Amino acid sequence: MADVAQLAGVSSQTVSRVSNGFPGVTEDTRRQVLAAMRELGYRPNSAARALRRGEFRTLGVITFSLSTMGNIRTLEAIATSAAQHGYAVTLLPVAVPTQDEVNGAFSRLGELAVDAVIVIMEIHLLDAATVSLPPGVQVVVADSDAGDRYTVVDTDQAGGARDAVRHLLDLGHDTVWHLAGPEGSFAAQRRANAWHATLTEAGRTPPPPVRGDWSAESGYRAGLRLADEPDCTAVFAANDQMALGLLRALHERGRRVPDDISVVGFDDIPESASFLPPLTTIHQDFAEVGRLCVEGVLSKMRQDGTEHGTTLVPTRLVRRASTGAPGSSR
Amino acid sequence: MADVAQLAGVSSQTVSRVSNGFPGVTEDTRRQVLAAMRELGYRPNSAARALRRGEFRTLGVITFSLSTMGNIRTLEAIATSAAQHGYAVTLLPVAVPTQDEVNGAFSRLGELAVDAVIVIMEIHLLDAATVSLPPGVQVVVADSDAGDRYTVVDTDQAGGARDAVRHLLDLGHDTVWHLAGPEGSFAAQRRANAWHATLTEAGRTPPPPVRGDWSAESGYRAGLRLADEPDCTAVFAANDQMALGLLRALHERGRRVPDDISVVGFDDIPESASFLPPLTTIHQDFAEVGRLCVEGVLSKMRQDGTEHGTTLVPTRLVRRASTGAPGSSR
DNA sequence: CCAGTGGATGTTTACGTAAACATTGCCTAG
DNA sequence: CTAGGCAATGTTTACGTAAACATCCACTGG
Repeated sequence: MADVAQLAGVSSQTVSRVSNGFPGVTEDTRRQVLAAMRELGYRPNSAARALRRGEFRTLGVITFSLSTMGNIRTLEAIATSAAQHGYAVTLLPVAVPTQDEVNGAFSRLGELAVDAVIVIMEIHLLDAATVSLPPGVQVVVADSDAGDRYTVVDTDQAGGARDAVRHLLDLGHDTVWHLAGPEGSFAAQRRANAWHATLTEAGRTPPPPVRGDWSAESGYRAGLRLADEPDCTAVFAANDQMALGLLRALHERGRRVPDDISVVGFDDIPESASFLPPLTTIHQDFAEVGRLCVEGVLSKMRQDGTEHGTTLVPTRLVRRASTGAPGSSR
Repeated sequence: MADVAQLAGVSSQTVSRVSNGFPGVTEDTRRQVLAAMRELGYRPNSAARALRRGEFRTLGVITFSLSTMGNIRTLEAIATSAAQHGYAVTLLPVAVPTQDEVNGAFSRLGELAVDAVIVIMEIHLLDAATVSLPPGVQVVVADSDAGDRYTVVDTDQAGGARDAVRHLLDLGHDTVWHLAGPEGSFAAQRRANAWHATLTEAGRTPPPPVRGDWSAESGYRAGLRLADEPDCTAVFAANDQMALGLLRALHERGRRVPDDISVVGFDDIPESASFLPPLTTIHQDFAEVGRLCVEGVLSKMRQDGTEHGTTLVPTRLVRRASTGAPGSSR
């Protein structure tokens, strides 16, 4: 910086002002400084900057090994949104979702050059962590709502599930079967709860739910069972991949979709439009979730806010060919 | 740090020594300092550290919007491996693969707290960038080999394709058709080249390749065409998703796999084991690619090495039910 | 018994930046 | 014509750490 100042014939403070876009610098001076910067290839030293400013302009993101497409898309949106606000994103990988690993990530976090943290994981692991987070603000995108203790941004799982069930009921189906996600997942649990509640509210009897583990393979196995249920005309699968397996099983068993059985998925993964038939599903707006995480965490940093809350991102029913009225043997 | 020093009754330098695990500190003193650190909740300031040490202990990763599973898995491996070496990972998202975006990422990079950069993208965008990278070492995982100008780590695309073709020839097929990836991709190009070369070396006539765009949908369309080729008994698809679409098309047309047609994919995505039938495919070791990227970049930093080279990560043929001898009407 | 040696610890300093305060010089109002 | 004000720029200082150097002290060997 001193070199630039000398070359431009100004003080280093003026260089600093130019570099940070402060007002009160003549246009002439600014140009000279910029020219000198270019000539010397000057790059501000971000370590010194951070030291002086007391902030890193960096957000940390803790997430499980980028396993699910949802997490990945959210992370991507976080990175993009953070960049727009002039923030970088540092990744804190947690290899396996064990308590030890989470604790390890949290303690590493203490030494990390990070102003705030966004946690993408189920909240019970956060709660059970023995290592506390350093006093940096945090937003949690969790498969749970804990708006009383953390600031939460999440997809409106319940609303999406409700829309899926209502869509099928509106088409004339008597009831809706559910291909649920694994027991440990709060997202799966909330989708299942909303499915159950919506049916009950509509005066229908919920059939026993079938459980999968999110994988297409588990959906296939569940599908073989559902294909044998004579009065099953509509299924709400807790995610698109299980719906894929379900479709294959139904096809194998000669149950036509949607003529014999209607299927709705959840997530709207890119492939779902190419399923056979194209899948009606609940679209999740991961980009919006990521954006809100970043804005939430930044506003908390500014206001030093302590009150928490939950922001739900609405879903959208994407209607494709896998759903229709019952018994429509067109 | 000064507070800790005072509480422990030592100088701040001793605190520094303890905090960095330097020798020459009595066990007694060390314990006292550690106790004081705990009591005060001391966390070393990484900005000051970086300023003093002249390095950030952070790697930057430039990649396209985490679109493909391969990139994601590689990124994950990079993050994990970096963490093991005491390095953090900062993400530089490039929203769309245009030259402008890449230039933007590079210039942002200049101000970023990063010691080195790992670039996960096709090398021609790197070459065409008008903004040059600051003098930090770089490893490029590209859909191309450019070991003369950059240090490259990549999957052995050619070897994998060769194995796929040979596997089919060994089973007794006269020749192997190819469902290729999009023209713009060097990975697709190299797989196609190796397919062609392997057939030619074996004295076979390569049929005209069919092109897809990596998507299952494009594989399906290509599959409808291939199903009508009477002498097509073996297909090598350039990725698993296109193979999925291909399988569906063949099934629709009543061509049995593997009895009538054998299919080999590339990538070994998790779902491929659950395809109908389970897909024989070429497994890519993304974790190894990521690990080698990190180690490569770190060793270059240490040695200040300037010579480049290409490290190829071997693939592995995963044999499943989608391949068999031709005309095996078992 | 003392010089010499080496391990443990303390003191000084600089890393690059930006906030706070100081200075300069020009313009305007009385 | 001059005091006052303000915009543009310069000077000083501190941010938290760790390298380099300085000091202290206990122990060893002659």
